[in-house]
Amino acid sequence: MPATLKDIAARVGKSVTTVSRALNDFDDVSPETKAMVLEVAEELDYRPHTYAQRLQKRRSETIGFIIPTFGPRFSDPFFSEFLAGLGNRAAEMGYDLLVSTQAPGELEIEAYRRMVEGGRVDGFVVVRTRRQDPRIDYLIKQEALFISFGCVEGESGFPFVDEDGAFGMSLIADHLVKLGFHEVACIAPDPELTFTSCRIDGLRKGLAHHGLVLDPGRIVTGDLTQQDGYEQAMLLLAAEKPPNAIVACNDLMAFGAISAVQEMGFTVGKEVAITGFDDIPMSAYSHPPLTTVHQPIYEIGGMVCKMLIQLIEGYPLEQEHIVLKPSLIVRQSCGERMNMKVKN
Amino acid sequence: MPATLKDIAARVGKSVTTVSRALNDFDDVSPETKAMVLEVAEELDYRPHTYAQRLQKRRSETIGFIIPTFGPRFSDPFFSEFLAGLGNRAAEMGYDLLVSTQAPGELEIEAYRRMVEGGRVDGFVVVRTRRQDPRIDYLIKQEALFISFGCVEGESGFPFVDEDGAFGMSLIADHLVKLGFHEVACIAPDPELTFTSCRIDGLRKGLAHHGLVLDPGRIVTGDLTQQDGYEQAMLLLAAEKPPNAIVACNDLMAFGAISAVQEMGFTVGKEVAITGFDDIPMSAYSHPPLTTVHQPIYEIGGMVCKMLIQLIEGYPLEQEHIVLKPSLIVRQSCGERMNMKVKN
DNA sequence: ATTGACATCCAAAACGTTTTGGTATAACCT
DNA sequence: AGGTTATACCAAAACGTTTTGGATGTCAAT
Repeated sequence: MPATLKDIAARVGKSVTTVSRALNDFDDVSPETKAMVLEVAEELDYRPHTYAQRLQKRRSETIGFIIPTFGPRFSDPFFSEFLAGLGNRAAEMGYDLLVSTQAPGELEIEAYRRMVEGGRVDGFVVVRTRRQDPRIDYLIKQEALFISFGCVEGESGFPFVDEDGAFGMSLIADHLVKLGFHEVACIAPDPELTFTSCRIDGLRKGLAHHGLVLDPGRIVTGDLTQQDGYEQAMLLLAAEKPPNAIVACNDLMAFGAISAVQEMGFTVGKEVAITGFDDIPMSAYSHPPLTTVHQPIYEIGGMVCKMLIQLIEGYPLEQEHIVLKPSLIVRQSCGERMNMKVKN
Repeated sequence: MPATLKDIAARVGKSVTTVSRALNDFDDVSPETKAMVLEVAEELDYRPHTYAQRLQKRRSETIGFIIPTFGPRFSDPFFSEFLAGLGNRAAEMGYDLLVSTQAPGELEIEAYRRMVEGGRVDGFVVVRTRRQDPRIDYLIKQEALFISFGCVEGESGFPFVDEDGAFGMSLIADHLVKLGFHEVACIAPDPELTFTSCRIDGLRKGLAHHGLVLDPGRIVTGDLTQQDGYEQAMLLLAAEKPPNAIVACNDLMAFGAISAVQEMGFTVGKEVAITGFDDIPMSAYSHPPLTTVHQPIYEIGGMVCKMLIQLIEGYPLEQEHIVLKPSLIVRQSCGERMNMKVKN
C-alpha cells in the first residue's frame, strides 16, 4: 500500500489540503509545516498517485504515438529512431509516452479513438502521412492536439514538420548524372503515402534539369522493406533495357536492391549505382556503403515532441510548418569517385 | 466535453449506478433499461474515462517497458522487434504500453520508481539483463510484477524467458570447425551483461568439443553497435596472428566486422568467416548474407507480454522459467558450402 | 396475511488528488 | 476599540468511475 496524502496528514496532524499545498510549495503554508511534510513524505516514500492527479487535473501529461506498421512487425529503423527521439524528449519534459502499433485500415481510427476519447492522452504524434489521411481528418474533427511528421494533400490547417523530399531527390539526380549514370529507375513506396509523389517528382525534375526523362515504366512500387526492394530491383533488372541506376526511396529497399544487383552478377557502384533515403545507421555498413539522403530522424522526433507539448501547454508555436532541407551523404554505392562530389 | 455516466443517467432517467451496471452488463438491470442505456451511450458517443476507472479499480491495465538504451539513440533492431511483439500483444489483450528509454546508471532506478510507485503500471518487462541487475533487485524488493527476458547471476526467484545462448554458440562452433575455420576470435558485449558469459562459454565449450581452444587474447569487447564491431574487428585483424573466423555476439557487430574484413582486402566467407547472433531482418541482406543464430524476438516479446498479463490478472504461469533453443541460420558469411550443413 | 424469492433499482462511499472559498488568529494601524 | 492586513490553516466539493448494502415492488407459496 503506497502512502497517500491522508497518511501524511495523519502523521503531521494537519489536513490533507495543507499537505497537498505544502508538497506543491504554495505560499500559504508555513515553512515549518512544509519542512515537516516534506520530511514525513520522504519517510513514507510518498509518490502522488498519477491517475488521481490526472483525473482531477483533467490532463494526462501523456502523448500518444501509434506506429503505422504494415506487417506484423516493424523492423524499420526509421520508426525506432523516431521513437527514441520522441521518448527521450518526452521523458525530459515530464510526459509519458503511450505507444501502440496499428496497421492502416479499418481498425486504425478505433485505436486513435481509444486514446483520444478515453482521455488517455493530451495529444498525438502522427507519422508516415498519406495523401488522404483518415487519422488527420479524425484528429481535426475531434479538435485533438497533434503534430504530424509529413503533410497531406490539400489541407494544411494543422501544424507539421516535413522534410523537403523533392530537394533531397534533386541532390540524388545531380549526383547520378554527374557520375554518368543516366538510365535511372526508381523504387517508390505506396503512392498513397504523401512523400511518394514528392520524391518521384523531385527525381523527375532533377533529371529533367539535366535533359533526362524518368521513364514511367521504370518506376516500380515497393513496400519499404528489404524484401520488396530486392524483388522490385529484380524486376527492373530483368527488363529489356535495364537501368544503370536504381534510386530507392528508403534505405531498406536500397539494401534489397544491392542484393539483387549483386546476385545478377553486377558490381554495385560500377555497373549499377544505387541510392537510398533516410541515412539509417546501417547505411554506412552495407557493402558497398550506401549513398543516401540524410534526415535527422532522431532529432525530428524530439522536435515534434517539443512542439506538441508546447501546443498542449498552450504556448504558441514559433512556426506552424517546418520544412527541413535534407543533405546528400556520398558513399560508395554510386562509385568510388566520391571526392569529386566532396570537392564541389 | 466528452459524455459521462451522469449525462447518460440524466437522459435515461436512471441513476448513475444503474447506468454503470447496465454498461457492464450486470444482471440486476432489466433488459429494457440496458437497451436504452446502450442506445443513449451510443448516441452521446460515450467512452469511459480511463483514469477515473483506473483510480477506482486500482489497476492501470498498463505495462511498462523501459528500453535500456546506451547512447542517445537506440538503433538496435533487437529493441524494435521486441517492442513490436510486446505492443501488438498488449493491444490485443486490452493493455496499454508505456514506453520510456533510460540508459543504465544512476537515473535508471528513478525511471522505474516513477512508473511503479506512481501506480502508473501494473507490471514491467525487463530486457538485456545484467549479471547483477539493480532493476531486478528493485522490482523484487518492491514486490512489483515483472517478467524479464534474460536472467541474472545467482537469484532466480522470479519468472523469466531466456534463450540458450550457450547452445546457440555451440552450433556456431560446430559449423565453423566443420568448414575448417579453426582460428576463432569473438567480439563479445559488455561482460556485465548476463548473456555475455553464456555465449562466450558456449563458444569455448563448443570449440573444446573439437579439441580447439578459444584464446582469451582473441576475445574483445564491443558495445553492440556496427561501429564498435568494425573497430574491434580491426583490432583483431591487426594482431600478429589474425583469426580466420570472427564470431560476433550480435548481428550489428557482425556487420561492422564484415566492413572491417572487406576493408582489409579479405573476402568474407573465404579468408575470414563471420557469424552473428539474433537473425535480425537485415542479416539476410548484408553482403555476404550473414550466418547467424535465430532468436524469434518478435514472438518472445509477445510471449513475455502474455506471461506478464497472466501474472497481473492472478493466473498462475504454466512455466516460471522458459529457456528457448535457438537455431542456426546458415548463409554465406562462412563460405558457400552451405548445402553441406543443410544436408546433415 | 405473512413469508420468501426475485427483479429492479439507487444513495452513498470510495479511489487520491487539487481547488475553492472560506475561518481563525495575530499583528499592526488609526 | 475597531478596522485592516497578513499568515496559516482547513472542510468540502470536485474529477468520473465502481462497489456496497440496501430499498422497493411484485408475485407465488404458505
